[in-house]
Amino acid sequence: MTSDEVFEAISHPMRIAILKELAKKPIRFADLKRKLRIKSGGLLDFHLKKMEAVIITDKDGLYTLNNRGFAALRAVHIVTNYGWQRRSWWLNVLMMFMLNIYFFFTAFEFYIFVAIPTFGWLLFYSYWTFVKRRVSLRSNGADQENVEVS
Amino acid sequence: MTSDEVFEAISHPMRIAILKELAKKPIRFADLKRKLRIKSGGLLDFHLKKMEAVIITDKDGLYTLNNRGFAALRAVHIVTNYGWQRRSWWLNVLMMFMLNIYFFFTAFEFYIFVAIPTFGWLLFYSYWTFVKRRVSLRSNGADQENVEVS
DNA sequence: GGAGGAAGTCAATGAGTGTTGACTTATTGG
DNA sequence: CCAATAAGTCAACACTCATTGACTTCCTCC
Repeated sequence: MTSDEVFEAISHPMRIAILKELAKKPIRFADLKRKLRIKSGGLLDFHLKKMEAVIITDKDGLYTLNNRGFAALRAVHIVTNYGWQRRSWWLNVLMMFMLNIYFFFTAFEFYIFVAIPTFGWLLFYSYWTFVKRRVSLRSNGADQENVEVS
Repeated sequence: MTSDEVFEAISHPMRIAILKELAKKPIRFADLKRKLRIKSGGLLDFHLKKMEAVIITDKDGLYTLNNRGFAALRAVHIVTNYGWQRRSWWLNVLMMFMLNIYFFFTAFEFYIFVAIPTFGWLLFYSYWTFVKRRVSLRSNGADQENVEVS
């Protein structure tokens, strides 16, 4: 069992759709077939077989994600929301900044109790975002989706 | 640009190796070829073309990961370490427990200042682990690698 | 100016993938 | 008992993938 087997299991749109459907709740073959509007039973069977690394059938015969399946789901989430981290960092900086401004002008005697935690949090969060998760603040040209090329 | 293009880019062992190599630093074609011990230039070219969604060539012509590439790297990390969350949760519980024990018996007057933060942290961390990340504490049979089948 | 490395491109080929539709086998309701 | 639904299996097919090795084009060093 290596990680590329898991990625193999999610490197097709239909298989990602199956993954998301199974994440909601365990489901039967025919229900899955109806839900995803797949005409051919053979086709669904083919894709389910490709996903063996991330799926188990429970005691009632329902298709269910295993731990690896939920890990794969998180992987899908990370990749589809890869722009999120940057935005969330800016939002955080803005919030911390406003909090500091507010306490500075309205309750200066408590300001130290706001400044230190917010500064500490921002330091830790920035380390986590930029060093551990290797997010870059400036887009490197790969972020724009559906860019019109003339 | 959809997420399955990214997973396509990392659903082969050689492409994951390339991804990890590029994560270290930008690199030239021939250096990458040497480093991964690939004999055929055509083969490396084939895989690099498959990875177009996650790679850019910088101003010096060096192959470099784009943001999507780093997101893919995190996805690889999550999938290869999918058992990590559970272990880390238990470790955390153990640490918090020992901290509580220690303060309870040696510095009971400060105990409240330890109990409340640790309890709060454990509550938050458990929510994050089990609800947000859908980690299950008990293995569902998909965790054992290389299980011998008789 | 020729050798040799860098950075590929390209055609060929066998293996694997995605899809269809026909077929099976078991279960259930009227 | 019959028809319908569930849950697949299987053969066939066109298409894509992974890999090889030969070839090109540019650059640099001796």
